[in-house]
Amino acid sequence: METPKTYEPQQAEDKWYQHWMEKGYFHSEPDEREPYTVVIPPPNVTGVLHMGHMLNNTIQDVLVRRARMLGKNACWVPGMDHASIATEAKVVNKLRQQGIKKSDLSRDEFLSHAFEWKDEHGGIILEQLKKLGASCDWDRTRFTMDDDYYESVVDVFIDLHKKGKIYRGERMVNWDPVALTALSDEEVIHKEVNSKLFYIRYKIAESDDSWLVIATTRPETILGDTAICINPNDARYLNLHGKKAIVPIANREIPIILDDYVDMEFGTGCLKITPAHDTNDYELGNKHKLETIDVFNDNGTMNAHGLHYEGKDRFDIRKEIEKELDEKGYLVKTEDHINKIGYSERTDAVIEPKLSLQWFVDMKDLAKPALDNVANGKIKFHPEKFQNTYKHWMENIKDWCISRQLWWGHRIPAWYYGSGENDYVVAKTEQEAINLASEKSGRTIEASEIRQDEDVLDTWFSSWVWPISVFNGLNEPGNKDISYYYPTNDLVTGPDIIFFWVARMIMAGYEYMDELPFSNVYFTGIIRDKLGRKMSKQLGNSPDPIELIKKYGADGVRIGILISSPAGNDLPFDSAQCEQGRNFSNKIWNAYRLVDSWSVQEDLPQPESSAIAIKWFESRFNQQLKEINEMYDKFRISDALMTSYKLVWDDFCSWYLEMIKPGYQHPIDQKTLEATKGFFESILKVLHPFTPFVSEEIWHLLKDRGEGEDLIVADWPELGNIDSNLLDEFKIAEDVITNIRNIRKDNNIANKVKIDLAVKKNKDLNSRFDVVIIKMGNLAQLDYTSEKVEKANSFIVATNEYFIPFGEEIDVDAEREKVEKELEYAKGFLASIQKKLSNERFVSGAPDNVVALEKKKETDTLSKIAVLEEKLSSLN
RNA sequence: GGGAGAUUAGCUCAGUUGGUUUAGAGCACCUGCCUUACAAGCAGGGGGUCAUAGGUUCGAAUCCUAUAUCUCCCA
Repeated sequence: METPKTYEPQQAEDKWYQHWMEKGYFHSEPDEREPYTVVIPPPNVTGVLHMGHMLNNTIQDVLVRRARMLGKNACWVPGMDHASIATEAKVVNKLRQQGIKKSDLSRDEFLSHAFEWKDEHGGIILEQLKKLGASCDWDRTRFTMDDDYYESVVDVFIDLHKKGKIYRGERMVNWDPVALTALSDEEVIHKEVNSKLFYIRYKIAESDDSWLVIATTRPETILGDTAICINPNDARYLNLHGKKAIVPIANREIPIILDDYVDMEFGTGCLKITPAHDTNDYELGNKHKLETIDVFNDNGTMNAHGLHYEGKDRFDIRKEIEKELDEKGYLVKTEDHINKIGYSERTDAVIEPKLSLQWFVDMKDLAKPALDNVANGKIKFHPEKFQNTYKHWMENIKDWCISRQLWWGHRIPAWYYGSGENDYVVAKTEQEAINLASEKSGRTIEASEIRQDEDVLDTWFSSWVWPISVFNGLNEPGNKDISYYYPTNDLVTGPDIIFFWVARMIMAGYEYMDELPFSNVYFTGIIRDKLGRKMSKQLGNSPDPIELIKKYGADGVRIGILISSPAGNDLPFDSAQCEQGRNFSNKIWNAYRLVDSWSVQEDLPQPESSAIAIKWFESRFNQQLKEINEMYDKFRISDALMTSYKLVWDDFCSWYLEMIKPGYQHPIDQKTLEATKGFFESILKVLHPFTPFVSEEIWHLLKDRGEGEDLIVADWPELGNIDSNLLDEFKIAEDVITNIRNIRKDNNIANKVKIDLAVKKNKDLNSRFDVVIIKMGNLAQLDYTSEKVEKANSFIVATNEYFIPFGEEIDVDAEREKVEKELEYAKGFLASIQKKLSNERFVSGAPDNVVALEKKKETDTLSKIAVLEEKLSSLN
């Protein structure tokens, strides 16, 4: 069968993925080898693959595949996150479409709908990852609500509660009036919005017609006002000290209090205090022992405190109350104003600060080791700059609100047996709760008297133990897996979850394993479209990764996404990059086709040019391999790819293969073919982490392979010798060849026409690449001469003069122009060197080697100028 | 408001403790080639006063100080 001219990915991809799976290469069991462990950032169980996942998982796969080839026992644990609020929102939505209201369902009924949904949509993303080539250990797939995982999360709650690190209390929390749940600070997104500043006047109590004016962005909350606050140093308002004011519409009397918290510059300097609906007001309220009036229901409508606005939505009220205040003469004026408003990460609802009874984790002690071990470099961030962000957050850490008024998730193991604030116990089972409750209350508590907390835990409270619980490290401490795989090695994730997840995993790691959870964190950037916009469903600018894979092949897409994505930088994605990736797959494919087309003639001697080409490529390969290894060590993945790309395209294909390529339909000698196949193998190894499919395919086409001789488990190339003299000499040869090609082009000499080259040596150079120059330049002969050659095109490389005799007249003017340009540059260059060298302080101050180098540059440039000038005069 | 980072070719980025650099790469662009591995290709080429202004230094893309613009984080 003829080898197709272009690489066809689909068939090879399915074939090899299946083969790898059958062979169990992705599966890992503890053994005597060094482990290399990565845990996947678990995608939402009902999510679908998007470009961010592609980037993230491609990087993980590259790291894992290389580690496997380095002989480590690579284990990449996949899994899914139950994503409590996101999934619950989806299920609620779907039920609504079916005409079912969540409030009409019991908890169990709702959960059975949710699990149904999970079974239907869950895991799609994992199937999609397989298309990408992800070499995850699928036998170890975990879900954060698997029974044993669930248990470990509950245990952590119980344990932290026992240690006094989890407490229940009424605090100001971020309330999502759409999802009807509290959120953590991290789930709130602050956005700048254009709003209005309302200036409203309050009558001063027991005065005839004295007023004060406050400025607020939220006039609807005046019904919850319990004080007016002014700065004690504000000279304008000394007359207000000790007075009271009357809240418009509500006609309640409230005190005027003094606190230097008030910014005299902002608004009017009079601040209305609504402790129930603003965090700062809440603190002031506590400080001054103010009454708290909550005017809102959980869904953002007004309650009875809202008087005639009861039942209406908070944003509708804002408009209505503006009108009423205006009509009644309270509204002084309005101004345009830009302020920041918090939105729910999940529902995009405007967050309502709300006083609420919730569960919290006290973070202070947990943060300590997590902060120290990043600061001291035990855990490294790539790029490093995220250390600063991390440090700043950790040093100002606040307690974590972990209870959510949802059903989908890990139910809080707290049990209530009375109406008192402390009439509860924390226990794993109902029976245990009964026993504990009886003990605590000093009476016998019946099962019918206790009820479990209705709330579930924040999703991140389950994912912070991910690197531990995927190996059952909490349920079965010290088991074989956890002892072997933990701590894991590298974590690859987005910077957007540095606090949600990364920081908390580090805390959990030290709390429960007394050990870091991973040594390196690689932060990817955010994928944007080519105009720099975030990818979103609304904009429709988010390509379907599976479609891309169909179009360009998985290898092509992997390259497309990695080729310009340094760690931590946003990546403007353009499918043209996948095209580049596809072209690269095809390039390798065609290199194979060429090598495959050669037939060996046993008694054929090895051409000299091939022998030197082989020597050169060996050095060149090792030189590049060294760089690639170093780049991996520094987590510079896209640089490692680029170096590999150029090694293959430029060094191997454009130079090496052209140097050893026999004439059309001519045979090749045994030695050269063997060396070439050896190089090809080394190259496939280097490529395999990036392009697993096409490399495995060619690996098998190149040679017959026995059982288990698959590239995925081949050894990463050993670093060999680098002969830098040889590499330098080749550079000169390369330069000569380029010059010959230029002359051919300028004079329209076809490549197949053989030409002569004469060399006038002004400096002794090793001539072992002459044979290569002859072959690549398609020379009839290469002669050395002591005289300059008339009627010839000429050029200079490394101060030697090269002549290509040409029968007819050459274009003197064009030639002169070229030489003049070159001369001008050389003179400028010389001037910059001589400026340095004539500076006494440079010569005495700079290190010797730097001075010597400048002197060498000067000598070389001088002789080059001499040659050019001579050439120029001969043209005149 | 506080903090962090960035600004190098049309785009995306390198440029290692200041000195092999009057600055490199990939893509894009331009020119010429369908030359028997590849037109998804080959060969060649153009393009940057390193954001701006000062300063330190024998020497600055690199260090310092301001300014401008942008991004992110926190409140």
